[in-house]
Amino acid sequence: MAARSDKFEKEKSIFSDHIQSLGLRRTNQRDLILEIFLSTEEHLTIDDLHWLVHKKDPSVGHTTVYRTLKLLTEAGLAREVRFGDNKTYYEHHFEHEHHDHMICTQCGRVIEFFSAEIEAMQDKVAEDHGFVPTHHSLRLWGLCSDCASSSEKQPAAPSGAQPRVRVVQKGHAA
Amino acid sequence: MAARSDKFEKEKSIFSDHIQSLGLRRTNQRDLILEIFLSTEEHLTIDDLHWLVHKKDPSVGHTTVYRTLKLLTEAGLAREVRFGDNKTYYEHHFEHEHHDHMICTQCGRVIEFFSAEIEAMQDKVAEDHGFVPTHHSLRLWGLCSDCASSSEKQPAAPSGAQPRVRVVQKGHAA
DNA sequence: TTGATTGCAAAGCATTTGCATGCTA
DNA sequence: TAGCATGCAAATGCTTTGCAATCAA
Repeated sequence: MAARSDKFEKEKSIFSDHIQSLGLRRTNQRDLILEIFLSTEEHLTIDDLHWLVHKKDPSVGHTTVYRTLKLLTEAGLAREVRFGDNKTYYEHHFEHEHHDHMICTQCGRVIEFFSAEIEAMQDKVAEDHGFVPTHHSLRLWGLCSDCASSSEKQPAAPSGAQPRVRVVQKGHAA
Repeated sequence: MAARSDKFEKEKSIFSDHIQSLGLRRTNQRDLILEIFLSTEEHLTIDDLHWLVHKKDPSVGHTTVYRTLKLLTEAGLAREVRFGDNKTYYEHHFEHEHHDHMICTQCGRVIEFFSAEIEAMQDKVAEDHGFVPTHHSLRLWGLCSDCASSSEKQPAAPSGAQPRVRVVQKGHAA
């Protein structure tokens, strides 16, 4: 717990520094949003986060959550990701290893993964084209192990579960 | 030229078949949109395509272009891709090898590439997680060779050129 | 003739912006 | 006190939908 608190404090001070270096101001709303963002481990949408913040302080508006998440992203504490359902998700970025995502199109589960080999290959391919990469995004869609094994038994998708991410299959877009 | 025409005919008949198999109907609008889509080689947005179609027949509406592109995608002739500027692009899909994209964040150039090694590693990583992939998306952002070499000489980006894709840097999202 | 197709206008969504009021520093 | 921050409402931008008129089969 101590380690976790330490990290929280570190992230909070990074946010403070970022705010101050831009000549901006600390506010209760920003502190609350950061606090709640840090206390989750999910991939959250603006709506998810607004809902959580709203429970603690109903006066906080949607707009402030949008604006604060932008600040957190700038400060390097959050990262925006998209899984193909036209929603922007936010995940922790500070001291999180870079990773990519597998998205289950049946149950919506998101699996983070990292492959040094793939990263190295990407750099090589880029270099072959004289391309200087700054960042990238790799996403795999398909069935997670649970959904893959259950669909072996019952080909028709169970209609009960509400997937977190419902990817409407349109080409390979996202 | 003959080869190209052959391919056109093949694609047109695939579209016809798709239309008919769904009990739908061929129309002048659909034929025109397909014709124009096939005669381009760019990554086109709906607006680009609507513009081109509109020049030939000003009566064709935006909505029909949207609906027809969906049909083309279903039929396997088009593929939707996103490069990070919140626009949906369409590219040819029929008899085009699967490929991924590098996007120059300065001039907007999009470079298609394919790496069998990366594909194989993706499958391996997925398998390691018991994940059964159906499709994927890999995008690299950065500077193309031209922009990389010119920015060596002049660090400040030349303000003249209008990039096709202006990626607003927000985390690694798209 | 039947029912799919079209284009317009309106509706949806997620996100951003204008602006008067409220608050940090 | 100055001017950044907030929250609401309104505006955006892209995409979809409702619907009456039109057209393919």
